[in-house]
Amino acid sequence: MIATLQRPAIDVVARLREIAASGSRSDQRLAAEILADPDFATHAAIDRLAERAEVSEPTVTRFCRALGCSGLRDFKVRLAQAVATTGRYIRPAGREGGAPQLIAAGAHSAIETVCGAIDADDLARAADLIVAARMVRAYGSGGASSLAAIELENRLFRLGVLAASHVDGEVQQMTAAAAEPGIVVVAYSVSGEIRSVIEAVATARLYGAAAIAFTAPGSHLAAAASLVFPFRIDEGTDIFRPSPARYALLAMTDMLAMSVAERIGAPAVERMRRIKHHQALSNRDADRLPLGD
Amino acid sequence: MIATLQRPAIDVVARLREIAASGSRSDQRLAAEILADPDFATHAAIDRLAERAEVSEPTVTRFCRALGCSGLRDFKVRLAQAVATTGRYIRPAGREGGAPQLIAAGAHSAIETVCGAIDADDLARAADLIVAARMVRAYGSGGASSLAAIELENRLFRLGVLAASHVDGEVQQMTAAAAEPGIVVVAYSVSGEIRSVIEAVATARLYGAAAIAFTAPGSHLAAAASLVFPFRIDEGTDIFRPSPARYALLAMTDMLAMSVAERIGAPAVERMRRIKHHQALSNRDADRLPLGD
DNA sequence: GATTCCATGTTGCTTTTTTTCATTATTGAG
DNA sequence: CTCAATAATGAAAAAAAGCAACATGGAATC
Repeated sequence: MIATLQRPAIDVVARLREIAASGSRSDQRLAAEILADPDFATHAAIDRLAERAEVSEPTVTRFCRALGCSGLRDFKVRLAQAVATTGRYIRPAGREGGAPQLIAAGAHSAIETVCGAIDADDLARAADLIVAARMVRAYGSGGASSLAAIELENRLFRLGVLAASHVDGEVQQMTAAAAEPGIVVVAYSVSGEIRSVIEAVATARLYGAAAIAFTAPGSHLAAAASLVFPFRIDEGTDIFRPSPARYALLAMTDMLAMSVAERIGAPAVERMRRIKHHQALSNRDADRLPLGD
Repeated sequence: MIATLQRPAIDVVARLREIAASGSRSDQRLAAEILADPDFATHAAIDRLAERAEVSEPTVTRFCRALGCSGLRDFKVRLAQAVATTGRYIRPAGREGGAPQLIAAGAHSAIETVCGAIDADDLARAADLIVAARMVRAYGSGGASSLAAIELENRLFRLGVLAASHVDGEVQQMTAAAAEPGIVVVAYSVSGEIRSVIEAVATARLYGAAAIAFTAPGSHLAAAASLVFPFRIDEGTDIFRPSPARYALLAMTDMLAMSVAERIGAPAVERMRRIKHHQALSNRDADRLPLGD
């Protein structure tokens, strides 16, 4: 059956609405039930659906055909896709309906932006610095940046790189003052204008440390660092909308950590295996789980 | 009819890639075939699929189970939804895709998965609980989960909700022992099997607190909580690939925080304006920047 | 070399879906 | 009003799809 390949674009939801308004008795009931609970419709077997709409099973099949689908299976897939793209709620369910879409869209574009624009050479250079470093200190303050700093520490220690994160401004300054050649500091800041981080980076460089920064181009932090990954994420004006910058910071941290891991190679694998092994002691199907929950 | 079958968010695409890289012989072939032509996979019957991948039919069923689906039907629906939303990110099937592509693809599908599958009613319920709470305590340990817990605290205090995060297992236990009605605990765990978090949740509930959990369906943590947002983002064995679970946790936290913000409304806006105002004192173009760097 | 375990296939059963055919509304011309 | 003609619907059986139980063979382990 080659017909599988021919999948004409059908807006099932539109057809459903049409039929709900002007179809035969059974078809109307079916359409209404499906629109009322599309999630159920995509999962339930034909007898459940028929029962719920108080029609017979063949009626359901005929109904699907009338919608332009090849049968119930095809209909379910189309409905699932419609629900997935249109949003879970086919019926408008208030302001909240769009929240997941908003968040997803912001996150997607932030991630695409940084993944697409990151400079591979700079990334390689940063990874080389970190692999060669005696120790890495990650600085970040303010929420998103501190999260990224903590994350970098988590990622690096698993690879056997000595790493610490400092989200406390005073501690940032103190550790920077104790820096020396061989230390690499990694600074995160969305604005690039967090005083403690800028000063910590400047101080650390003064004492011979290398400084990598993920921050806004042209900012003071960018000027203070020796290797900059510039990025700018549009925040938008909706104050309730969460900032997608966190996703960008996380993605960049992932890329850096992955580059470092590739350079370290086998020893890193062994170290992570060990971590996983200990995790497995207390959890049976640890294989399926990430390092570190 | 409350029999809304709990449909945990499962990142099928990430898992498919995982298996395509490091699964058993048959599973690899299946995953490869599906990734190569997901449209076919969503429509073909089990025998076609088995034939194409040169495996037996039960192998296909087992494969779907291994992916976290209840069976082939469930898998098809999930795949269809993934294709409908993240379609263009599915392609980088080969290992040759660079690190940025891998990371972006994993993040995209993780985010889509949780944004698409989260139960809006449960989300509303959780937000109501938090708005009404005297205090919120966020628990998470192990890296990804602790990040999410910290993030929730950051987000909630900006809205004027009293919130604290505890990533230290002992502190989790102690704060839980001091719980009482009016306290809402929010627990994060990818595995759902972190002892300190499970026990903290159980203890807190014992003393009358409500417990919301973002965790794996069927886990002990899920059993202990009063309101569960089930999700499964599988990690597999590709040790260098960063876990996309963090993106999923972050996205769910975003959704929860956004729902809370919408409920609080004007007072939250005023509070955030104040925070921004103070931020602006030290930073000229704060308008373009997110709250909290 | 024996044993255990794991992945996979074979067979047959259950569930789900569709077809076939009979029955019941519905409509409109006489 | 009545009687086809047609459309809509349902019951039952057939077909298809999916799945469980068990069997087998080969790799890992002792």
